[in-house]
Amino acid sequence: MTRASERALEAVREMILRGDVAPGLRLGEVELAERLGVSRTPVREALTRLAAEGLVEISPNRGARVTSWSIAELEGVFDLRAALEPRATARAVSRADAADLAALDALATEMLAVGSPGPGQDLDALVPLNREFHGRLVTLADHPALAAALAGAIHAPIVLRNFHAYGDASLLRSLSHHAEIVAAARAGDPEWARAVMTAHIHNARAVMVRAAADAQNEKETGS
Amino acid sequence: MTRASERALEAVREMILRGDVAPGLRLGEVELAERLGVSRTPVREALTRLAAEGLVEISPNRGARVTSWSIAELEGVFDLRAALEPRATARAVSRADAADLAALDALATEMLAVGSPGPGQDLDALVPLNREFHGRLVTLADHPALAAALAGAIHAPIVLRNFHAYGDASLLRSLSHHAEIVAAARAGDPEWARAVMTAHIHNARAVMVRAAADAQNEKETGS
DNA sequence: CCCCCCTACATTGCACACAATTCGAGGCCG
DNA sequence: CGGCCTCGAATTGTGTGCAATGTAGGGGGG
Repeated sequence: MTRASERALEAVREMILRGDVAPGLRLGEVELAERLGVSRTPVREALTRLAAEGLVEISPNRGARVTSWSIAELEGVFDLRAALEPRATARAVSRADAADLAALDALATEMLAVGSPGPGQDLDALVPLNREFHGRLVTLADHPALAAALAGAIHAPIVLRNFHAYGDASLLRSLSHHAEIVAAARAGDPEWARAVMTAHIHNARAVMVRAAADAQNEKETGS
Repeated sequence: MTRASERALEAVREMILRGDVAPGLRLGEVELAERLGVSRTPVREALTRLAAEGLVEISPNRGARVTSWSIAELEGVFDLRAALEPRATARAVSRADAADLAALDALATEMLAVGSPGPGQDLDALVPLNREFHGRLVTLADHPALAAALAGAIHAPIVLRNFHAYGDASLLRSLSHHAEIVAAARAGDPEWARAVMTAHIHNARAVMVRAAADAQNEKETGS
């Protein structure tokens, strides 16, 4: 049986990323422990690590809450991704071997298949594929500090779910970008890949900031 | 009494940053617990958080070790700082008010006082001042994602101690940079500050990479 | 003689029990 | 009737014991 703290970490992270628990909500230690069938100890460790990742915030003696993001902070995340991910992508492209290219190609192709509008479109299936694609690029860049910086900043929450926020046009752009990055990698052209990734992040930024603003307006109007 | 886990965190972090424990060395839970007068529980939490910061590495069932850095990884850290800190500095400069300027000025001035060659030079006193200076700039930038990225990547270990690695010339350059950044801030000129910070990081990079290479050569020769 | 396995020890991982702190509710006083 | 205080329940922080895992040393087999 795999480590209980690992399972707890994955389970809670998945809960947050899938949106099962809303931002700002309390995460009680006993509740999580019972739900996962472990004691509070591994749950506490998982929460500590998630706090370091930025997915939750812990106040002393007051427990853990899912992190919530202002629009300004969300824009900051994309600023940072725009600064770092193209750099990582360029490095990754110049280091990828045939097996890496095949794996990236498979991911991009599958994302196009399940993400294209029409019957069979499954926006939720895109989430893990997208994570895998970007994760592989970062790993391929072989730059631990950069990987740590991205991990420390992206905080995937709103960012990595919510493909539902994309309209058809921007979603297709996004999926095409992945394929184009693979093409650039095959061509061994880091600058091409860098440019596409830059566009990719800016496209995502436009979608996400718009979605966040809409959500906020809706909430203010509703109340 | 302040939280035991906080004390443990600070104590262990300080131990590592001050170089009291060499990189690669094991950090036994019981040993630390006895040394700090607490039980293993807060020590474990401290180690978990330090692992998230990157100061230690934890292998399952095999304990925690102080992270050690290859020269390539060290260069990666400075690449990242060169990409992010100038950006943060520019933002900070355009947001600083009179009180911030005074505080930065005081820090820069004091660093010049205690760091200048001659009697009274105290390289170790520079360490906390330097941390404070850079930390204030990052805070002033008011950009949580960027702050998280830097925190996640810098991992201060070798970087933040070791002012001893600087020669007189590069040390004076470094101290002057701080003062010049304050001047740029007073002038309300973000681009000026950005440029100086860029130079500042590159200067530090040259010193640190050189020092790391020397240390490695020395070790290889000696063995 | 070298390699593999097997046993004993040390250390970490987890669960549980207790102490300390926080937040809310009810009552008391002004 | 409103505000403050006190008491209580719930939750987090810490200590300790036990089980599981990794490691080192010695003995047996090839």
